[in-house]
Amino acid sequence: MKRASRMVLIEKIVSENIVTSQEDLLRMMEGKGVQCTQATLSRDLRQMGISRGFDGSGGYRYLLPGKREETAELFPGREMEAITGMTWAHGLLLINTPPGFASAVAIKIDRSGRYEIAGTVAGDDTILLIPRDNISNEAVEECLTTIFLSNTKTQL
Amino acid sequence: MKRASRMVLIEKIVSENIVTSQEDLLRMMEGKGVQCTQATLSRDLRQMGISRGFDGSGGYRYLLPGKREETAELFPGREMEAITGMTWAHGLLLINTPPGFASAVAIKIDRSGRYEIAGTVAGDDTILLIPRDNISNEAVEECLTTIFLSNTKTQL
DNA sequence: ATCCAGAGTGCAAATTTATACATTTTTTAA
DNA sequence: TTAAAAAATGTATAAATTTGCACTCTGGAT
Repeated sequence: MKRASRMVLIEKIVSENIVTSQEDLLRMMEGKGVQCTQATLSRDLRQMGISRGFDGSGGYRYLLPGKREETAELFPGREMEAITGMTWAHGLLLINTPPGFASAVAIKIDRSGRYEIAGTVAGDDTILLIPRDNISNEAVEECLTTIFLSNTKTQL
Repeated sequence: MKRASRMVLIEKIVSENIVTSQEDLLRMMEGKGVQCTQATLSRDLRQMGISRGFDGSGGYRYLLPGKREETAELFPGREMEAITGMTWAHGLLLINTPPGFASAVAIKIDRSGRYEIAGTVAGDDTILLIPRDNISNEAVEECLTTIFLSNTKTQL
């Protein structure tokens, strides 16, 4: 199991469960058939920016890095309609939107916290999406599908 | 010293300093003439929602709630703190910052006039840094260190 | 093919944080 | 004021996280 895919799983587990400790996470990972040590998780979590916070009821839990308030004026679940085109070039994905919609869509992508996506830069009607190294185009497109489709089918 | 006023001091210290551990905080509190134990700080911090996060340069620090990704004010000489993460992909360097800080940091990079850096593109919270051809990642990172650490000896 | 450099990992030790329990301090109610 | 109840804190310890070190693996360069 490679680091990148392990991280993808970590992100998924942390986003969908209340993870109270690294040992806790370790067990969940094993439940998914992925093995490593707690020390490795400590390092992964730091690299991913996932830190221990509070669950609001006195307990501790791990949280994905910074959520930010939604500035998009997109119809929930219909963000896909704001994407008018996509082109791959030099390993980068150029996403076209109607004028003014680029940052709204980019924010949604950024907030997904998907590990496969290193980051985005948004202009007015174009988004440059930079995948992490060694992530396939298909994986990135699957990410986008996951992000923008409400009925996400679970995989991995 | 009462709990409430101790908490006021904790908030002040955490917001104005890079606190890396509870022991660290304890010493700063003592420096302000307030004494308690690490156990008490642990309890105070939980109640205040102050959790341990990352400083963007591989280190740990305590962060006020809601300021999870925004702790870094763009104080002159402390721009490094506004860099919350960096990733290399496709020979390009993606720099993450708190929302809204990207262009401020990018301007600083542009003005440095470093040959190794061909240019930058800044979004809201992401900067795409394009190195010149045949410049190593390490060289670029050294550039950034030079740019941001040149006048940082006072703090951090 | 071989060597080298760097990334990644496990293990165990060190460090840091959380908590059980006892004690002290503060608050409440008379 | 005073007794009882509740809250806060310290101590000691447990639990959790981080890190130094050694080893492995991988990708390049010779």
